[in-house]
Amino acid sequence: MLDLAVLGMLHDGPLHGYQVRRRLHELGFRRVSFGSLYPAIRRLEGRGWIAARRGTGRRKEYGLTDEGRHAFDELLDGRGDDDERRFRIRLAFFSHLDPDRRVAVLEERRAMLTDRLAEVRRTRRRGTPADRYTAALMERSVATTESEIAWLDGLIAAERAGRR
Amino acid sequence: MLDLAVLGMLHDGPLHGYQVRRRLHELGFRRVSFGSLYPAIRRLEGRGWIAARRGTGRRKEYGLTDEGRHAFDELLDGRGDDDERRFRIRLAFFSHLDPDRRVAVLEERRAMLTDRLAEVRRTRRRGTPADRYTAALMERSVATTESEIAWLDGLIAAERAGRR
DNA sequence: TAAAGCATGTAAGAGGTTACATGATTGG
DNA sequence: CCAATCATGTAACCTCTTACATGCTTTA
Repeated sequence: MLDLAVLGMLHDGPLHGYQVRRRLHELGFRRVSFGSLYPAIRRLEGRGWIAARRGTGRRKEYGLTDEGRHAFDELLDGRGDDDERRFRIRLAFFSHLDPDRRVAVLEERRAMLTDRLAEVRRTRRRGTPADRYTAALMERSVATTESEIAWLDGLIAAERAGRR
Repeated sequence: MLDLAVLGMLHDGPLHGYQVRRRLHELGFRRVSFGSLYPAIRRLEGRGWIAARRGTGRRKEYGLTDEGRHAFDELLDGRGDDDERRFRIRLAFFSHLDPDRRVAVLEERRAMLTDRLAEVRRTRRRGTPADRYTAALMERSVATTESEIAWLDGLIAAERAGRR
């Protein structure tokens, strides 16, 4: 969902649509197209979470309303969001989240990944013979998951160290 | 898209829907739900790519039609599919693809990743100050991309070695 | 002056998500 | 016998994709 991403982008000051997209791209969310961005902006505006005023030229600058700020906090804090995309968006705006919740979110994610690892290993032991390519796929899946866990451990440690 | 995944699963013999989902899960496509799978099956059936016959009990066994086999080949071969999900699905059925095309697909993917890397690095040099978390995100993005490139190099080498 | 990038938008359609609904079979 | 898992499906909703449409501004 773009909602959190757009709200987050506007959190530190108004931007126009094109700028929002550029920043998202720079942050690594490359697949955000205008065909999804502008309708998303319209949506958020409809809910009263953002408000437009005229910018220079044909630009429209959007800023967060108080309701939008509230919605942002809720979305950022929301529990049990699994998928990678969502997690990355949340992490991008982590500085706006309460430090205790940061650790909790990271640990939730970590737990999810260890569960996944355990499941993949169980599946492998049960032994689908698997051709060369599916084997490569599964090995890579294990490797990337392990690597993400290690990365999370680093972030969690930094978080704990920073909090002292 | 589930289409390729489902066709691929049926390529080596008929299965019923529930089995298709289980195998996809085992392969690491965990997010395939019945709410997307069954409509996908219906879709493929509507196009005449798969056909059902009664299996034991309430099961319906689906098999590829000749048209389905043809569609599968086309989808598997299809060029310029970028995203990770699609690529992983294709790789899962790589053994059904012509060896020359396999190398080509891997190299396309590799080129895409090196482009992405170059772009991320250009962006970083242009220097958005970036807070701690966005920095972590971008570093991780670079690291995973590099790691995928290395992995692809391994696959490409194996492919070339195998072809001799 | 032509191309590239800036800037905003709409429309159609595909596809996915979640929740709901049902019922059989198997194992502890 | 009860819970879990097998098994298939529908409906409402939401969101994204792709393609189209327009026109300004900067730069080579």
